[in-house]
Amino acid sequence: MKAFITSQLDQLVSQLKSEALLPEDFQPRIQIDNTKDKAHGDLASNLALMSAKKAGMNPRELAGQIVERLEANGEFMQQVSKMEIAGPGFINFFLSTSAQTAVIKEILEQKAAFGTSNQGQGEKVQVEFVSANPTGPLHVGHGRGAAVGDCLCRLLEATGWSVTREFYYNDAGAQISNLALSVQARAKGLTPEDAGWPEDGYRGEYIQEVARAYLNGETVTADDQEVKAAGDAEDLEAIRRFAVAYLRREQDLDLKAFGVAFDVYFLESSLYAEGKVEEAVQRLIEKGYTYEDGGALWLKTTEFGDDKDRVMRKTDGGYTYFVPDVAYHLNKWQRGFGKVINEQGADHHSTITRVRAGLQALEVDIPEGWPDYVLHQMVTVMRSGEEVKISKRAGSYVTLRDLIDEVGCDATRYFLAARAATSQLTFDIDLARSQTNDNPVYYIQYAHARLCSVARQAQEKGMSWTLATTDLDALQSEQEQALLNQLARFPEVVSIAARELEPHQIAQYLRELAAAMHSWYNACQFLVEDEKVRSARLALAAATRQVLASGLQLLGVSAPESM
RNA sequence: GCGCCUAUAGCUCAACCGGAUAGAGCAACGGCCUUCUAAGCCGUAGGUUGCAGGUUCGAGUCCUGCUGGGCGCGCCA
Repeated sequence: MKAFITSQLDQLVSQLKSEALLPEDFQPRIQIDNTKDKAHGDLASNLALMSAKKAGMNPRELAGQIVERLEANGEFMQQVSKMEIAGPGFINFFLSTSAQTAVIKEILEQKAAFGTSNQGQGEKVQVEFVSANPTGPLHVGHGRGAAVGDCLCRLLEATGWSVTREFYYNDAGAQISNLALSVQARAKGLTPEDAGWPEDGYRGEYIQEVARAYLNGETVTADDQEVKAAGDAEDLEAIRRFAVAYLRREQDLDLKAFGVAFDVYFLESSLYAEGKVEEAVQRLIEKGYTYEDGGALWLKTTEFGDDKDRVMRKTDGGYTYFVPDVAYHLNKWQRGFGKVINEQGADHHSTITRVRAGLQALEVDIPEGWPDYVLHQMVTVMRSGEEVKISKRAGSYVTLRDLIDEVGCDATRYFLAARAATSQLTFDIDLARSQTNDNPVYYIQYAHARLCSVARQAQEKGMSWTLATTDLDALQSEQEQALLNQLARFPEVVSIAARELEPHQIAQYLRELAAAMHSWYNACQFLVEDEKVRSARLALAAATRQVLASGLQLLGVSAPESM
């Protein structure tokens, strides 16, 4: 409906130009807003406000001219029951009942496809997220990355993109050596309190579990690789391979429990093994963006907006972490991803400038702002009004598994995705666990379950209906109109959330939709004697249930049929 | 010192690329279950959108400067 009014106003602007009321070269951005206040109608436009100056008349006067012309438009007036000029010059549109209820037909015909679009035109987009190193269990910050990243993917899929979910991990660097040493120490019976414990070794209890499994000769499978433990506490290389596989498997199990699956696991070590790091370095040298100083090789990142140049190759001959990162992103580009989104914790934001600088310095025609980044801020976990900082297994942090086990997958996903990624997040375990009206997850799911229950009972009582024979004009109550307006918003909300890369908008919308549904449920009886009213309400109920289910699907939260 | 994020009701957060009287939930208070799930609904109260300027017909939103909080600023990742 918004699109229809927009196109009509667009035509009208042309008409006003031909009447010389507006200058030929004026291109207003036609804006139709949902109203906040019902007294302002269903939709409103600021066209007159934006054009008044160009037209040389005051906004209300111009609005009058616009309304006059629209009223002469028969097709238009079938959809709009009345218009009002309000405030400084807004034009408020009151939709006809048939225009409002048209959305029900759309939803019931399109089903799960309602709200989807082809904005992405089937183009490839790669989303890299989580990308935790295999040195321990996933923590709550990774959980936020997983929830936000996966919802982003779902949004992009819903808007016509061809999405690849990718997980990149460092399986070779200094941290991994440290991991191997820690497991070895545990295998030899040392504890973090002992004198021989490695400096900066990983102290969590899980290290001991890895060591035990290694000594027992267990076999683990992760990322399609099968690793059998050698059981020899002296074989550090065998320990390293086993520990990485063991922890990768554990992370995969956590992600699976969280409903997140990846298409590609990319190993940092493969970039070295295939000479990709060396290739990138050579290219950077050839292009003249490097120099040697103090025994190290430097990249002139300052030529691309960095505040100082960065070391690429250390005096010990090893590369710093962002070099393989540049090689990795070159690889993404070469795989044909015109759009790449990296979802990561804001504590790593300093890498952005470096990676982009390295990519520009390669001079392979990568656009300047590529790739995109979505950064999420820190998560604080609260219980009983106090911050929770440790878990038994990991020691120094709260694990994702702790949250899933304690509050469930649905609530964890919702809470981690429902806030803008740019804001710090307080995860209140007590609230997420509560099965009361405090908890927005249950509030939304309950709305869905209630509608399912109504549909079941209608069927049991033989109250059948078909869309074709239902007169939707029977939906006249205030609550029904409000709900219809909410339903009509869904495609736009999905579109904006995908464009802005903001999954939390879906969570917000669902809450509002559920509120409109609960108000309606309390105000109106569905299974009434009057068949005309009953069928219309059952149709609206079916449409609402569909949109609630579609929205929850975008968040990766289940839509239960009963609670 | 520099960079990024942030500051909105007592608390947790929204506010659709600048729009009308800044909205929800929780907490507080008052109502609604012989009727489809009360995990619900209705109502009351709660605000100088951190501060000071600027741009605009119009600013929580954009710009400048301050102040407070978080995160970064390594030949760690």
